[in-house]
Amino acid sequence: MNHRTALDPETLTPSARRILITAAALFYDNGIAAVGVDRIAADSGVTKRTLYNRFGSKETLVATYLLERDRRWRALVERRVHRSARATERLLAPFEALGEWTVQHPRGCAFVNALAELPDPAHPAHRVIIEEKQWLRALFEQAAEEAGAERPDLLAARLYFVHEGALTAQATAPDLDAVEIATDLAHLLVRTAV
Amino acid sequence: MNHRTALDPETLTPSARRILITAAALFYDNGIAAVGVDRIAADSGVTKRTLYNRFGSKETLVATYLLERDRRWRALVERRVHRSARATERLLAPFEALGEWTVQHPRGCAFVNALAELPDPAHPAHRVIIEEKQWLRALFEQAAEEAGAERPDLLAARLYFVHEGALTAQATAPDLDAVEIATDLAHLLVRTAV
DNA sequence: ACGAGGTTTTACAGGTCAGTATAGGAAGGA
DNA sequence: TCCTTCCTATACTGACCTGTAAAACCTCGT
Repeated sequence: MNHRTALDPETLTPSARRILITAAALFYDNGIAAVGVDRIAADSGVTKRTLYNRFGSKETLVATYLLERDRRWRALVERRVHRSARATERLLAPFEALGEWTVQHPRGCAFVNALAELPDPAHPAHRVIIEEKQWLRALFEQAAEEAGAERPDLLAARLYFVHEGALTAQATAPDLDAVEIATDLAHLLVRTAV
Repeated sequence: MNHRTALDPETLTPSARRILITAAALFYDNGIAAVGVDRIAADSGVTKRTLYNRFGSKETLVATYLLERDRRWRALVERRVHRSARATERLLAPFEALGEWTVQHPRGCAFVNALAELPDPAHPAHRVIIEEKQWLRALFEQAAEEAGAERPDLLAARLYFVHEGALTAQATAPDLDAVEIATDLAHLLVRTAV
């Protein structure tokens, strides 16, 4: 029952769902290595046996936690993307979504934070993290093309940096209104590039 | 001998210096919680007793590791700042320094990574991290004022985001030439704002 | 009625964690 | 000579770590 990849967060038993919700909060708030499986099981109101029956290993639980975060974030952004008629609006969708997102996630990017603790590329969470970042960059780049930017890859990279910087700044510079400043800057960059 | 703050990295005994160098590499490469004091002592060629005689606790060793990183980074940036006659050059100094820095530090920002593992504000490393970020923002803001920007605080925040984003992207998007793109973008922002 | 899947309970293995105890060796200045 | 500082060596504590063992209970679909 030792999994090498993340589980599908959609098809979990009720207990597994509770475990995942509990683990997500604990991992994000305290760091991954700092949280033991005993604590996760206890806080979920579940025995450790159940945790291992459902997830097989802590590695898999971590990967599933990040995959779940990824799904939620993508859904939030894509809802706004599909609502936007103009490509320039789609370029700004991740920044608009950031406003909702950071309210519940003030400790910076869960993926960046996790990567800091998981240097091993063989860890099943690794690919989840890398793919999340690739997805965001690809979204920027496609919208940049559709908006008619001269250098879509360059505009995408710029927006990506601003986005990541604002997300990180939530944790390191809480006195800034990072989302507002970043969104405003994104507008400027889009205007300049198209 | 239990310290509540970081030690001064300048005034260490030879063994303590070796410990700090070893610990810095291990912490940055593997994460802080993942590295035990036994390993640090063994890799430094030192007994655990010596480690505790010099640093008093792992907390203090971690804080001293980050303070040392902070000193080196500030020295690198300030050398370029003092070499720059124009304020617009000083605004770009951190981006120029990034080129040298990231060669040896490809896993993103050591302070952001550490903060991901250290949520407790009472941890002695916490203030080191926050002050490093405040210092960078203050440097941007002062140079922005001297350059005659209309909104120095806004320009500083923008450059800060781009800087943090590029540093993070080293770890999450290694295919990008993050330093070049960020430096180029910084030039653009400075031109736009002054 | 029966079986299967999900879960509970208690206990344990084997290892690693941060930190301490105790005792002594080596060098250098007063 | 004596004292202090730095360091070595070995062993230990008590807690916590991930993961497993074995047996039984509950619920639900068929």
